Amino acid sequence: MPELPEVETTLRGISAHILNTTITRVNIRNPKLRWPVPASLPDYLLQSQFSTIQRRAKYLLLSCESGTLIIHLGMSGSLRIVSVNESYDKHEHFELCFANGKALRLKDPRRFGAVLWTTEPVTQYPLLQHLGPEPLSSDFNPDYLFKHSRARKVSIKQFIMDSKVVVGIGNIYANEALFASGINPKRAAGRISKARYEKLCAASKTILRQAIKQGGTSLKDFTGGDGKPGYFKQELLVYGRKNQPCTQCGHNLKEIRLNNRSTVYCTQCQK
DNA sequence: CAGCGCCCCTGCCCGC
DNA sequence: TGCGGGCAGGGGCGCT
Repeated sequence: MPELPEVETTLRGISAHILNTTITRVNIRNPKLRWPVPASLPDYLLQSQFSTIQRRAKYLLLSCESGTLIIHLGMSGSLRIVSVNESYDKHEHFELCFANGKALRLKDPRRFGAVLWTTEPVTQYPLLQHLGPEPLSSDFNPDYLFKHSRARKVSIKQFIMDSKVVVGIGNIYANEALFASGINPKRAAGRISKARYEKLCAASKTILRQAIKQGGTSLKDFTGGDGKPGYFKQELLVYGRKNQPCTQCGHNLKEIRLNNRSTVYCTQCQK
């Protein structure tokens, strides 16, 4: 669920509720996430307030005076705002309660997500310091892609899903962006022309912007509990459409595994 | 360093 | 209807 647009929407959705209100409780209901949730979190967080909440890649960064809480949603994580006395869902593993009567809850059935703490500037935190540019920033541009791909033999799909190259392009968007730009996902990144990188770059930005625009709807579905943003599926032209006709040429779409991830494309339209 | 496979974990869907 | 196998939107890590 948490594609970059949903992380962005989550950020926008939670901020107003939990900024500048005192943290009154820290409940680590199950510390076993991707990495153990630090048991010392209450020492840092209790009685302090978040002054800023930002996103870098798919990491949410909640900063207070003493440091920054880092939250990643992994494959199945979601955050929601509830009243402090609301009963828990089965997989709500982490909770912060606030003086304004609200609570922030992390629900994550697969527990691939993470809740971490750093006192360093976030740009120096190990998990964040080698990340590539944000896909919607001007640093992500055709020249950058062309230059950094020259010696690379990996497939273009793996290349754009590599967070050292660019962050936030997950499996769905990689499939969609490659279809939109007519590039075969298997093609070596180093053997793609500047002109084609121009198309790919523009398509990636357009698709991500479009999805962010619809993120509100997605979040509503999401907090509603079923976790399947139905509106979103309608926009997908290749992902999840194996053996269905290409919207461009009618030829049936093909599915392969690339880097052990589902990869769907049109053998006629993507060369 | 580049590239690749593995793995963390639960839920769900499919075929038998 | 029960059960086993495979697969899922992420991404760090360890090995070659």
